[in-house]
Amino acid sequence: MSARNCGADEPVQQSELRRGSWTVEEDTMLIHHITAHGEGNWNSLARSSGLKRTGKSCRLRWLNYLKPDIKRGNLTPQEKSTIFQLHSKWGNSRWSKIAQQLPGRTDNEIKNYWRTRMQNQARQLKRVQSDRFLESVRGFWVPTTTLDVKGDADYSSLVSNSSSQQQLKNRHHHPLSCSSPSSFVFPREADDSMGFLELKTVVDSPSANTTAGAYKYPEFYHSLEDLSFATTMSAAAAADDDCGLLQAARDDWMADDETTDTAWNTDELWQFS
DNA sequence: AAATGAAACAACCGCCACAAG
DNA sequence: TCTTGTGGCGGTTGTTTCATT
Repeated sequence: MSARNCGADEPVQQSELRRGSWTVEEDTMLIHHITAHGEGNWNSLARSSGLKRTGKSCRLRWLNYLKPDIKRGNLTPQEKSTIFQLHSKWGNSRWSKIAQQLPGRTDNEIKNYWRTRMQNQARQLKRVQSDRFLESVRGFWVPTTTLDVKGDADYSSLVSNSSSQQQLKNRHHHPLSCSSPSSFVFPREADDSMGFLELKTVVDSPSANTTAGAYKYPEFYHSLEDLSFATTMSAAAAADDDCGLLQAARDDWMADDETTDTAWNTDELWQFS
């Protein structure tokens, strides 16, 4: 807590200030004091009540836990639906506003619920990504990149089925198609300095026949896990036509400036292992 | 029964806006 | 106008509880 908020003239020394979980005694003291004197003016309340807590801490404890009209227990499906609707309308920065629409629920509670929900979704998406996206990388990105290295003349020798060939042709019309035959360049939101993540091909054995360069696969995939468009990628990977949809997903990601707003925090989403 | 992971909950921090002196 | 105190908010982190293996 900032010195400004704590107040240098507080009778309770900083070192004496209690932190962490509230005891039953502290709760009782706070309730009694607010019952007798009302809420508000939290710093003086903290002082006069004898609690070794900051006014801010007292306020939070009262508003989020002790206030009589606080509703306990799980959110109802109706409440969850309301949260979802209002969140899609107002976004992350309006928890208090959302809470106003849900009597008895606090912004903190709603915020926690949403965060848990997003974490859960991120895990599920990542599971999907691990399985299906992996296949897609094997079946699409690796062969096409190999072709970039090897040269367009060998299209049909590497990919025999017609759908794959179509995908390859599509890729070559994609704005993100690499200009250099030895690298892909993906946008990466988290990288402020560059804005791009370059995934270079790695030639396994430079001394061998290097006309057919190949990715060192695990390294390649590890990098992919950083990509913030993985949400849309995963959605695509869950569908049948992985490769085609992967391209569409990549397009969407590029076109979607709101990516960071629709998730809790896209960086955060992918920190879970 | 123990270990592990996920979900829920509680609390704190930093920042900001506003009002009063 | 500037400073200070206060309240409020969103973001983050730590802890507890519950479920699954």
